[in-house]
Amino acid sequence: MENEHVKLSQSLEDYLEMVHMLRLAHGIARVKDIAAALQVKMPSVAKAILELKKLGLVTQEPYSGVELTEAGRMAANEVLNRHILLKGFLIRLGVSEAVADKDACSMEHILSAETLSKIEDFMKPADAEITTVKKLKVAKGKKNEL
Amino acid sequence: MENEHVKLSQSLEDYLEMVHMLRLAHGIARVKDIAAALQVKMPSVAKAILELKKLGLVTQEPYSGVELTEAGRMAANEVLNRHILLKGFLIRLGVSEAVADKDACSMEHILSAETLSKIEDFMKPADAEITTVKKLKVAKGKKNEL
DNA sequence: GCTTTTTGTTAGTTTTACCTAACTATTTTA
DNA sequence: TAAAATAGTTAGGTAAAACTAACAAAAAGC
Repeated sequence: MENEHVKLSQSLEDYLEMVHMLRLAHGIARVKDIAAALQVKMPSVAKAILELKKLGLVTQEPYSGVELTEAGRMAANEVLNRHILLKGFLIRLGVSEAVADKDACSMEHILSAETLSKIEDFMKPADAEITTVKKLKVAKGKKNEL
Repeated sequence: MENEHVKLSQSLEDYLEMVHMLRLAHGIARVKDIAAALQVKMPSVAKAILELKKLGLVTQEPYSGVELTEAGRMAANEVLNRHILLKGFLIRLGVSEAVADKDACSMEHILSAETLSKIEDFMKPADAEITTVKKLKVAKGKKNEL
């Protein structure tokens, strides 16, 4: 029905992602809350939502918040997943949570697929690593016991 | 004499960095070459250079290329160092050189000081790491010798 | 149920960063 | 050295993304 893969601007990606996050967090995404969360004024949100409606990514019922279409949900999820990946990555590097969140927010729009994929690879052994560290500690302990 | 720490836009940082890179590579940074390298048209370069002149970061003698002032060189170096750091970082993650260069170019303008510093920490033990691995191997060897 | 408050939209402006078209100035070259 | 080619600038336009001010609609409170 709609354009499958319109490349959204950074700004529109941010609005779409925020709609998704607010709906996940509070069940509803109101213009006022989107504006507060993104630190812009309400008219900026209104304009952005209008664009997203044209692209078939959101619907909006008067005074009951913005909703995602199926296409919108998919697109929002992609962005959100990038955000989560990048934030986790930065935290792993030792960045504080607040800054990791902020920087992930900037990075999520600009990195190439290749870089994202390599970062995923880097994160993959995440839990495995902890296990490994534990194993090493256990191994050391045993040695001392001997 | 000039504003010490004017925060440059991403775009102006790019122009300034490119002037520096072209001067390092060819000794001269011409409007035409800056335009080609950044994939914009010459009038865009002219306008940007005008801004940088106002900020006291570059000077320009007719038909002999753009030059950096001392303040300009310092600012350009900061950006370039970020670029080099980030490119190396991405390559370390396994990203191809071309993509690492492109993504470093985007990242160099948006990351917070904290994140950059953590990435530096990550890169620091680069050579040291090899040494450490050697040390570990040596240590193991010694144990086996006992 | 009417008034006030809250929420949302519309209209118009600003800034940034790009563009094309047209012009000017310099350098090359015939 | 005059014409042609190259390099640079100026003027004016467009698009994105923000803003303020003014207006409209809905909810809440008395």
